[in-house]
Amino acid sequence: MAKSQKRKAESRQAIMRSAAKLFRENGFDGVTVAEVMDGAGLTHGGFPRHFSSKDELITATLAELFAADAREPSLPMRDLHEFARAYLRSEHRGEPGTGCVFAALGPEMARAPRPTRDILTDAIERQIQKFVDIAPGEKPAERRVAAIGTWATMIGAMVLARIVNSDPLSEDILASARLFLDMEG
Amino acid sequence: MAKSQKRKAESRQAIMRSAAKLFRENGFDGVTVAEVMDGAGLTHGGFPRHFSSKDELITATLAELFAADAREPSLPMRDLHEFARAYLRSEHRGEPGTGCVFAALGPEMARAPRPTRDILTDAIERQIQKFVDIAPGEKPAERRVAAIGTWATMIGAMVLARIVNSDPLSEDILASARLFLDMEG
DNA sequence: TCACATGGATGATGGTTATCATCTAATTGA
DNA sequence: TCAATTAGATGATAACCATCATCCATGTGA
Repeated sequence: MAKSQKRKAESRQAIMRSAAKLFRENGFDGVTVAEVMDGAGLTHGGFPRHFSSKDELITATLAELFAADAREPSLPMRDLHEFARAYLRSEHRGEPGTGCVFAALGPEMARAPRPTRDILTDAIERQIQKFVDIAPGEKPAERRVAAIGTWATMIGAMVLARIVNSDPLSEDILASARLFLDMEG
Repeated sequence: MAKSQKRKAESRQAIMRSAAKLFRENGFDGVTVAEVMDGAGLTHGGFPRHFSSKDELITATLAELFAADAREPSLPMRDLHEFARAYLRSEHRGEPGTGCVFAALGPEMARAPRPTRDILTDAIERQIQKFVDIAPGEKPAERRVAAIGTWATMIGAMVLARIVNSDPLSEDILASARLFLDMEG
């Protein structure tokens, strides 16, 4: 019962990996269960063996994404402004499937059912804490304001930069957000 | 042919009004054409007389929202920081159906088809210009950075505040964003 | 080796929804 | 007043999709 359990766990991971990418690219409603399974190299029928519903897949996928990022952050966590500069690069804009969950799915997550929102609430508080740790400023309150404000700026700028159909304007939005944050020092 | 045309135009407006509210509350995919029509006091079958498809309804509704806001802004446009404070109030957080389109639908709009994105691109550039006009700073470049950076902060903070399931944390996010922007002066 | 358990495949099914066809009643132009 | 037009209602229809039932093939435990 070792080999088959390992196989199942691997499939589960593959499904969540596929889901994480597709949901960020196309939204929760823009992706079918069959597409997620296909992306994991499986067919749709195996789905119920791993998740009882699409909602449960969403919740599990988000939880796994946050856990993975806690294990090893995808962007440098040494200095808040350094992080922001890395976040606000145009490569990130062009790759929602591997980028920030909040910029890719924010409003949709705000409408998610209770269990999902619980996980998100926890993840957001944790992320704020991590940003507080690397934020500039003396007093803790100051650092928290910087952490939240800077994070909000990053997310909002990425959202706007992705909506826009014009490359120069999109670049301008990202560059302006970087400058805006640098002014704070 | 006067009375009936007027009636039709009123119906069209009612449909877009209903759509504007429902889409912001539930997302484009979270609302059916029948629900929009019901919200306008009509039945689903009359829909094709006004719009050839749901996508066209989305595009027209967004265009109308931006036009209405250009006619009379829903928040004071005298000073950028005053605007931000008004935007970042918790009433706004609790009423997505009448609030900022970008905070309610941002990532979904980033995935919209070409015609919709064209309208959005134009609307975003115009909005930036309006913010530039009321932004602090001497040089135009400076003002543009402040306009874009401040707007991004507003949107990102509203998105985060709406995801979170905890009222104190949600309030903290909005309050921190207000303080963050005030620091810029 | 063999009966059993199970992950995954194939193939329904029931519900939802955008769109269209048809009908009805009111308005319009003569 | 009357025929024509049309907004809006009722009622299909066809596509899509989440979920489930069933089958198969592999791995497991004895």
